[in-house]
Amino acid sequence: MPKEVTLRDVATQVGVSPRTVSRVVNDEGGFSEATRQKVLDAVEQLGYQPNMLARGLITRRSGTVGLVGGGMTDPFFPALAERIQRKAREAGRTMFFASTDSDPARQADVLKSLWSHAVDGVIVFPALDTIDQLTSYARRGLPVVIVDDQADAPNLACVSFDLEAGAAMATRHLLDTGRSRLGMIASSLSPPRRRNRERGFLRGLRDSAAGASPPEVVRMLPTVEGGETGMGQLIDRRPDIDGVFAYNDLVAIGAMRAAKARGRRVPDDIAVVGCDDIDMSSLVTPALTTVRLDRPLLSEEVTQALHELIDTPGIPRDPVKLPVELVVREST
Amino acid sequence: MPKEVTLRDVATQVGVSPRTVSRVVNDEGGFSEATRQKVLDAVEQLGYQPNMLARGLITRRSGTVGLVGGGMTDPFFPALAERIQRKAREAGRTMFFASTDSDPARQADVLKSLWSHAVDGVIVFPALDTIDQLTSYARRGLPVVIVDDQADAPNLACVSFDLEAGAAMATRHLLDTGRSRLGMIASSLSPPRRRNRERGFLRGLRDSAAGASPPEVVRMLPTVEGGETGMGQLIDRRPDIDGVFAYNDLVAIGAMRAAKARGRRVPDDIAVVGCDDIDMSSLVTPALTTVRLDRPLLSEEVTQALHELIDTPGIPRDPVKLPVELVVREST
DNA sequence: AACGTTGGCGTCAACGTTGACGTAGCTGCC
DNA sequence: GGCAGCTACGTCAACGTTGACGCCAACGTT
Repeated sequence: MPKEVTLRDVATQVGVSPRTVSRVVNDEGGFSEATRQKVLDAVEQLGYQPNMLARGLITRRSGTVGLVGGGMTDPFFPALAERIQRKAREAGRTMFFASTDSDPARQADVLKSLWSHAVDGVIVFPALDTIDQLTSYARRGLPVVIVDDQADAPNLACVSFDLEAGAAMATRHLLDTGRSRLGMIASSLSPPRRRNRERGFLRGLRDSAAGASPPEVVRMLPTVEGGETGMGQLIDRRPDIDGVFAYNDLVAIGAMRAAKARGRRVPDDIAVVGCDDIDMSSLVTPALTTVRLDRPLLSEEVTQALHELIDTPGIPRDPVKLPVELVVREST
Repeated sequence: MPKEVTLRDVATQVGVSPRTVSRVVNDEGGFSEATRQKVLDAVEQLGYQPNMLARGLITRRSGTVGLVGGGMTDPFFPALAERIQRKAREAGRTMFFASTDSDPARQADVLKSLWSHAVDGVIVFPALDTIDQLTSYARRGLPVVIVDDQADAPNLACVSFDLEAGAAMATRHLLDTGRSRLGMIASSLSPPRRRNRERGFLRGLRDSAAGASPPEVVRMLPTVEGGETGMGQLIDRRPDIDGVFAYNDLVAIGAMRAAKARGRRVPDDIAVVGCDDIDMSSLVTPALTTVRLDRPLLSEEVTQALHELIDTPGIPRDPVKLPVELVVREST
């Protein structure tokens, strides 16, 4: 690098002290209008850019936030990441992005390096059983927002979708449209306490007055392939199955493929409901009925929570549970 | 924040100078095995993490790289971003992510803030007509890798796919499978010099001995909706059209939808070839024949180019043009 | 015994910025 | 005229780390 332009360069050009330039740049007040103009002119002319490292070193605000997610393979995530990044930029912060592959050890690494870089806060889609890891960072003073509903600590906020309600809605929709022999393809990655969708599915069945037969539940990896396998198993176990709620849209798409491969028509023979409402869901045939998770809303909430935590540290924040919505398309 | 653990804390605990701790932590040599052990123990016990801001301030290496892309809405990008991030992490760097919405002004903002944060280098999917902007940063000493094939400057590397060859392959495939009345849905965002796919399409037609009729080309936004509109226009202009090459897979998927909506069967009445090979392409019906861009390869090449530029600045690098591959599925 | 070399450490300054504090000059008031 | 209060700066130190350099003891060489 040739050399960076520093406060001192601007200062000598204008004929004031670096401190004064700093005051102008940060608009702290304590300078005359004339100086302000001269300084800003020089800043422009020299192309001065404040060095965030130096600034962060002393103010303990680096102007960065971290986004830590499981990965981009689930199409639900990218659009979210972009929105969050945009909002961070609007708030004058730059975003670090790091994926963990849903591996607790990697998540630990990632958080370590973000901490090293003195991020002002992090938004985390937690890997399994890492709540302790995260609360520990929160206690050390790092503002943490997690997309989950289980944690409670100072400096930490929880934002999540009401997936249980969503699953119940999906299930009731299946029942209301005349299906009575239901199954669910759940995720094999969810530990018992986190099985909101399964709970919702069962609750939806219980709440219904109609006498649906006892449901089948299989657990698969939440991927297209998992959905295919899962649907296969469901059909094997219960050949007369006529409605399936899938863990997410990828699983649902896989399930529809498997159903077709076995000669069952969707939705005539069997109805499928997904969850997430990824872009693909409206494009497949038949278009997928699904529980929509409002990504703009989620990004809004997490960034707001994070910025509040950053601005007023230590303030406890109530967990936020976001509503979801059923989008009925052609698969039911 | 309660307080960070610094070199000094470790030093006083061990009973050496901070400089020695620094030497051990960075494995510079110049210390005894005994000291090394004591220092590492203390580091572990106190949970010391080096402060990258301070380190970067003096070494002029922040340990960060920036990834600047148009946005996550095109599903081609996210998987790439994740891979690049992973490779950056393997090289000990943390990744900033920023999207520009393909807006030159935003891209300028983004680069400014990355520069402020003293990134060690950036990987950019350039917005339109921003080559000058980027070469200017490269000349200022910032290692820049762009996914493009037009630029040439010190400190700057170009990596891109051979889209022209890919488009020619797709076109020849259409001709070879008996289609002769072809059309293309190109991108309205590509300025003339960047229309590699269009050039390849026309070249593929010229190269063919068979007497195909003159092609139709329409330009649309490279989205599903653009593909729908584009296919509509192509059919209107030339009702006997029997083969279409689309700018990318999203466009191709839109085109297939529009074809079906007009009662044309794919591939029986009209064949469609896309470009990119996004995940969705193998899942739609009919599964899309497409030009596969090898994302693992691209991420490998751009990160390697970047790290070379960072490690040996000023070295000129020849532009890299990556091969592509035709994946034949059901839509042709 | 005198001398160079090396290993193992410490000291000091600097990176670019801001927090804390000082001060010169002016204004207004009694 | 004396003094308080304000404005518009400047000075100095500090943030946590590393580069440059220096020092001392131990060792090997002649």
